[in-house]
Amino acid sequence: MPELPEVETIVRDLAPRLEGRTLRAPRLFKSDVLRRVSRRRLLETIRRNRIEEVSRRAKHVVFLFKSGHRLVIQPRMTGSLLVYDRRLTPEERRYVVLQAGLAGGGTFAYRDVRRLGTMWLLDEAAWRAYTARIGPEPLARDFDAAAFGERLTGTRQAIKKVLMDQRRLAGVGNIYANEALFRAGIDPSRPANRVGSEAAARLYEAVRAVLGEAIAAKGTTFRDYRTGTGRKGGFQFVLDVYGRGGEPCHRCGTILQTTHTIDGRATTFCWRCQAA
DNA sequence: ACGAGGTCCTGCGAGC
DNA sequence: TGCTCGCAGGACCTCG
Repeated sequence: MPELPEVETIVRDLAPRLEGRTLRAPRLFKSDVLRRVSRRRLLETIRRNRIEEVSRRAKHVVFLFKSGHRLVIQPRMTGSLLVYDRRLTPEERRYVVLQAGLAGGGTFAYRDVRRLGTMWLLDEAAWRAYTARIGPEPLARDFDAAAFGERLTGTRQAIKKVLMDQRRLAGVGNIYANEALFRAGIDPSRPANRVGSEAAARLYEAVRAVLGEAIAAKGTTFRDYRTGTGRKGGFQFVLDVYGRGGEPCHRCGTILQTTHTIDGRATTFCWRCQAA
């Protein structure tokens, strides 16, 4: 499930392979992923339109075209964006949503088994409105612990839900929210406004550290996630809590618990290390 | 402003 | 073996 580190990995693979190049004969196989754009306008806009830049915003991949339009793809659960230097195999062609040849050789494909992913085509003004609705990037240099505390502790919602709220903070999803809360030793269900400034500072550091380490490991592959070149990530091997319910805590040996009481999502934690 | 719950989508594993 | 059912979950929506 691509969160910030996975999308960052995808973008780092895609950017050198796509920037300065042109999509040839793009084909859209499923149109239910489109948001506020018709299939026809999408294809007409991106065809023979040079890709100037591939970047990441939160969990979204952003393709900036020479025309000034941006194609924004949110892979959500099962989406993958890939560049191949060969033809796709029949197995790889399954679940392809958008595919295009590259001028000069190669193929770009967006695959998405469940198609919970979305695609937007935005002009400059629409992009500004789009990005303004999303919270700050947690790894940005100018995003400090004070800004983090200010944005995240002003509500009595559970701190885990707040961490994952894209309007408050960009890019953190279920995996890294669980991991960061474990590292910071904070009960995921604790109301955000009852997380003290010391704990909030620990959480800020934990979020940045876990995201940075996950990027270095090229993301977490549980099932579907692949890098931009089709490889699996490596962070699944070092997770402390996510997916480890019923197993012993890496720090104290207590059996980790999983609940679904926070926003209906799987939350795994150590009641001893993350005591209220 | 907040919480709860529905919706989208398909594969997979459990249970009968 | 073959069926149904519930779950996975991020973002968005409505309702109370």
